[in-house]
Amino acid sequence: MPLEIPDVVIDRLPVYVRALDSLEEEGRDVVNSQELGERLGVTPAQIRKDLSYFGRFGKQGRGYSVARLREELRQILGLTREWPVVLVGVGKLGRAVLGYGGFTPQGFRIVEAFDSDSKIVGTKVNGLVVKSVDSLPQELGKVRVEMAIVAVPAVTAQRVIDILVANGVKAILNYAPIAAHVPPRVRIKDIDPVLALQSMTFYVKAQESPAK
Amino acid sequence: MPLEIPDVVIDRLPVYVRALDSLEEEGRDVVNSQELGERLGVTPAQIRKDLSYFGRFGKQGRGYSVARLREELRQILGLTREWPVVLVGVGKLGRAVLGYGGFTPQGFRIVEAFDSDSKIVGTKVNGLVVKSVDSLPQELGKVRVEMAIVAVPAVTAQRVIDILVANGVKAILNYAPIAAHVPPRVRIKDIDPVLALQSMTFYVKAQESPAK
DNA sequence: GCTACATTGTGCTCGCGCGCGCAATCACAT
DNA sequence: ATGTGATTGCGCGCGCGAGCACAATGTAGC
Repeated sequence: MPLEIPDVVIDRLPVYVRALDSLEEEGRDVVNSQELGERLGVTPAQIRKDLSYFGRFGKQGRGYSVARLREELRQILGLTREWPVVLVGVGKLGRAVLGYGGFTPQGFRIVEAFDSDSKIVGTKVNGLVVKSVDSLPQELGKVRVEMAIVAVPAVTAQRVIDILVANGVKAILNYAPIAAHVPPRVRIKDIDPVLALQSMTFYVKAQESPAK
Repeated sequence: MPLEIPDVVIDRLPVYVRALDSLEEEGRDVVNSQELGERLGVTPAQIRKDLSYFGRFGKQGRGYSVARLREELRQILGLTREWPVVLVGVGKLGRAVLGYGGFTPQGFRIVEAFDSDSKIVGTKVNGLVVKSVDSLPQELGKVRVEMAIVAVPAVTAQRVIDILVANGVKAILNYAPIAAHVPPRVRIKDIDPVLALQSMTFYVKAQESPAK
């Protein structure tokens, strides 16, 4: 890898990929940074800068080949292969995650589901037999799974995450409302709709009480 | 308001509030920036800087009163009142949102649910009678609702968001996988688990194929 | 083949947020 | 009262990411 690439840049790449997906569906062959930027609410310079970290994919005077750039970015992100994922927590939230159809078409397949509740363990949810959290180490020893989704209550989340990390999981999508601690080599992203709402109220409130 | 407050600071405040909630449950009376920082993975200086935008809440040599700081921050964010929210999209995802119990205890009450599917409109979901999207303007005219949750498919999301914005909604929590366009006065936050996974694969992949 | 035009790739600057380091300040012991 | 120790509040510098502006370069027309 040439030089250090900022995290924010990596975060934007999937957004670009998705826009390119749309463009391809629309039958577009080429696109320039200007138009791509307008669609995504990003400056054209930003896009060109981001892409320049990885190579030279455009043609001066023309723009970028939609199909080519899309494939290139998918390669960079590692989206050309399928990623097995384990889910921990099969309560209300976990079931919603299992039922959500958005992961599979993007190459993320939930291959195992775990829960600590003995009433849930052994039952079949969305075609998967739920296994006990206690069997996590063994199961992760069998099949190499590097990504996990955590959908357990806040109190048990850190414990579950520790187990996952200890057993080779390198990336975690965390739905639990906690600030989890993980070693630096492990990536973690939080999904927290309540936090999102709670920060937006500040601005709504500010608009109501005009500049006191 | 004294001087301009960075968005990132506002985003962190709810996280502080949550940590203070925990501390209060644990029966703690005071906490210093050091400990708070360790819990949240944030530097103590960061916390003190953030708080200094709004006032002087700490006592030198002691730290912060848990209850006092919590209340102060909730006041700043506008979390002391209840916020009515409308939900648009009562498909699989929307139902999960309705069923999710995490909003209500934090003061966000979903007061109306809308959908465009005539098979869904009129049915009762989680105690709410689903109304037609066409009736959004009228309904938003009746009760003053400033926050909305969008859980419709990508293709209709921008249209729905335009309607919401045109009818006074000032903050949107968007589950649809699009980069929506809204006027600058409107806040929007995206919840997108797929994007989160897709950016993490980059790092997992990088760890596998060591350097080059 | 040569010219005109469009758009990329990138060196550079600017602004902003993060964290250091210390003076100010408060609690508490004596 | 006075001194000691701890922790805040904040001025300041640093580093990094965002965007500007232009040179480099490919395309298309004639």
